[in-house]
Amino acid sequence: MTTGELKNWQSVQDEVLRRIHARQWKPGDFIPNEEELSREFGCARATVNRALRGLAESGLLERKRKAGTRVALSPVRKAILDIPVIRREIEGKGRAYRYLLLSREEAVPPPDIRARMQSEPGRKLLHVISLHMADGRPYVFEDRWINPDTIPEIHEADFERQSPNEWLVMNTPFEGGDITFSAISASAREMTILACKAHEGLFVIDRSTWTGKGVITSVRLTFAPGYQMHTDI
Amino acid sequence: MTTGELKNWQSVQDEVLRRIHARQWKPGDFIPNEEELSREFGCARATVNRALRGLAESGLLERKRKAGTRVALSPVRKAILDIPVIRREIEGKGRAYRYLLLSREEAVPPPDIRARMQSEPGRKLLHVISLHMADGRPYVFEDRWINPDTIPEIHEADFERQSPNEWLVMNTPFEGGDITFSAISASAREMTILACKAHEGLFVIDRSTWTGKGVITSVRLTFAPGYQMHTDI
DNA sequence: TTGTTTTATATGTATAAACATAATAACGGT
DNA sequence: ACCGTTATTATGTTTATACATATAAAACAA
Repeated sequence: MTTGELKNWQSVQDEVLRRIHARQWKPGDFIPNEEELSREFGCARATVNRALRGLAESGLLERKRKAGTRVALSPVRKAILDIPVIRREIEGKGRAYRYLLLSREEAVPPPDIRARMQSEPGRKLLHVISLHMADGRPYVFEDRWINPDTIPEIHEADFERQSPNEWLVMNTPFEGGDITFSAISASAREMTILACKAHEGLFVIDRSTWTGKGVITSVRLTFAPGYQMHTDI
Repeated sequence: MTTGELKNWQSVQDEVLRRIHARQWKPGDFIPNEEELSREFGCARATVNRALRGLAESGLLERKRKAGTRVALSPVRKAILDIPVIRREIEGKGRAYRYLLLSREEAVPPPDIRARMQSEPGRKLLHVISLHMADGRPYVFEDRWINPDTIPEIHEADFERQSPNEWLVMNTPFEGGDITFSAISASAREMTILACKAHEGLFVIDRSTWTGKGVITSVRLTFAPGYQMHTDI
């Protein structure tokens, strides 16, 4: 195994990956320290650091100061999901996008939404219900609550033309949020709107986003039957 | 706005984030180049580079050589999901883990599995069906096909004691794979095994993993009703 | 033995300087 | 106006050096 000269961080990373996959370095093993590796590969320590840092971020290596670097025993694999704007997701599949506003009103939210949005009891929020269609067929049903206090500009938004999903992404860079994925069984409401059979299994995404000023919006996306979310690892 | 001295990459990153959120730098805007920022913040260009690279990786900035750095117009948000070993996931919730092997046999896989595993027609694969339980109740049902050609050691594995999920994670560092999340409606089989009602919506993960030698395993995890996958963004 | 302090060490970060690379913008010829 | 060539420039990477920081391990004290 004459390694030759690995003078850039990517080739160092590849070589480290190769050794892990070849089980030359097994899970739990400590690998040589940065200084040794840099000597072996004929590059600077910073280059090795750059390579190993990436592998540590992806969970394949565990690094601790003074202790050293070891191959992760049970690597917690990280799957990275892209959360695009729904219009783009549909158009990206080469299907025709259409959007339908079903209702828009100010209303007092139910307790679970109120709690999630840290809104005061009795306070009205904006409630927007809409449907995204692909090739003329229901794709996903969007049930969204918006806190106007955190985005006063929302009143100027025209949800007949642009979905709240898209409007919010374009107009309010959020600071954080959380997503929950789950499955439900189609009730009468979903049956009607998504044009599916009773009790079909439906994929659901619940998402809340916030800025420093508070929770902006909380949305439930209920997808038509057959929806799949896919990613590589 | 006396920025003072931002001498480490994290504080530079925080300041850049602050400006984006404060809409001082709006989506689509070009931000000053690394050299200017390093002068403004009183640090080295490498430090600015480190800060901005991270933000570009997370999709908030778009960088191009010569062109410069701009705030992403429609930031494709990335949700990072941890895919832990099931035992750890359950124990991590403070619940008692139990595992049950339901069946283990060599069999010719159905066409969809055969295609996904790039296995030859008529070739037998190892088929293992098992159940993971939390606090004595069904948690997830594991239906797995394994290609013994890519892992001969599999024959020594004792799936009475350790789930294939865990055995594989511990014994075969894979190089890549793909995951699909979806929802199904409980059929008679799931009803029996997961002890749920007919037609309940169930969360499903399909995952295949491979190494240089080919596809190792393809698994369907069918979760008991109420399962949620959660992450922050 | 047990708990506390010191020391050694591997990773983590910051810096300046140099060169590499991609891609825009300017130029020049037809 | 069009097309190919050449500068210019912002990001990307590598290097050596220095210092910061966490922490395991050794030394020490109770």
